[in-house]
Amino acid sequence: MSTSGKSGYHHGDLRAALLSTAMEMLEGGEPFSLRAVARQAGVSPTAPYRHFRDRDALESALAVEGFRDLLADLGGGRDLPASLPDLAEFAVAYVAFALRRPALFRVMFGKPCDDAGDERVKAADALHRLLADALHRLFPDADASALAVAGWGLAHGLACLYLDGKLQAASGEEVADRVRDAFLAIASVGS
Amino acid sequence: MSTSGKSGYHHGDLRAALLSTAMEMLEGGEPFSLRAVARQAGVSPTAPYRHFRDRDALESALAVEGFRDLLADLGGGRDLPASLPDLAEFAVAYVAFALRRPALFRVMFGKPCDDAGDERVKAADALHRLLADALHRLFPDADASALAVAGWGLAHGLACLYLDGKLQAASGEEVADRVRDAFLAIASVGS
DNA sequence: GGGCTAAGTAAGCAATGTCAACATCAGGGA
DNA sequence: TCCCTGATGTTGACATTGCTTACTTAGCCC
Repeated sequence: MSTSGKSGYHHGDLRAALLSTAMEMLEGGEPFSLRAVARQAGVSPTAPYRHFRDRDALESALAVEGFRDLLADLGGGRDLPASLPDLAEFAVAYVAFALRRPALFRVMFGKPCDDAGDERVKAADALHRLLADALHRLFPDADASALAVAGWGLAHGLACLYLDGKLQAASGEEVADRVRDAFLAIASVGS
Repeated sequence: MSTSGKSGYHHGDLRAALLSTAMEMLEGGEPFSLRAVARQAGVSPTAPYRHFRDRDALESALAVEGFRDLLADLGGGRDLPASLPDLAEFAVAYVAFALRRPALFRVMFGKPCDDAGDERVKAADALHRLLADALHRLFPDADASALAVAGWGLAHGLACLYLDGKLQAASGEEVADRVRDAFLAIASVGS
């Protein structure tokens, strides 16, 4: 009863509890604050500071979870993409993630993220690597790095534009279609 | 002395003054707040509320200025792109804008922007149209809309990734090179 | 049992967005 | 000329937030 008990003065595993309630609030659309998270967790307003240096540290931890989930979404269920349409599905999944968990996506990106040894950077690098591998396997003679950057950029840009309402679509289906179209359109420009 | 006088109780043209000092602070890297802007403009903390419904309205006005400038950057100096490399320069200019005025770029994007009749949306549409026109002229038989979405998405995604430090480069030159490479790489995938 | 220390609390500060009530001024109709 | 009205600014206040400093509690090891 040392790590999971939650009675009395000591909470048991406040850090995990804070992370999960913060994530819930984020997904629930509530504009979360450190204090609100603490309140929700039934703990004093300053308790989180024992586990996170500041608000940014909490967000960073959430972002890391987010990157793990996104990576799982992209790499987990499916095989490595073996064709251009497969790659398009990559982009579709990326955008779908952003639209399904908008607040998390904003926490993952949308911040300077200047910490040199930031875990977020490592997580993002993992994403980059996954993509570059897939692309290198698909187009061995092309510049895999440039392609990976392009693919990531395209998926990310579409995700942001749809998320911010700069591009609009009626349904998730339509978004997926448009993303597919865009991906295939640009990839067939070289005639 | 009705619109530019700034002595006494009435300011003359507070709205414009607020916008310009807010823009200066934004470009100066200061994390601006409504109160700080008012302070800088030498006016009481709540004076801005006579001209902007809330903080978001001020940001929205700044964003509109930003879109105008970005559009000028993209369309103003240069001819409509007549080749693929020209298009790549479009993307380069887009990313350069984002890196040159990061805070403004974040204000322009990076927010839900759910207001239906929002001027920001119209400004963004103008951008979309410019791009679609250019692409339609370049590739008359392709799906111009899908291409425009793809091009915008690619440029925007790269801008965001560089801005957030998810992609890194030593200099502006290097960023430009990478953007060009990415653009040309993805456009030549169809072998 | 007696400390040592990690984990949590209490109290407080400066800042922010926002609201309600009040002050000031400019311009038009009497 | 005078006063009234509406736009523009100001004062004062409230709730909330991030964060710091100092204090308290309780589990663990000897």
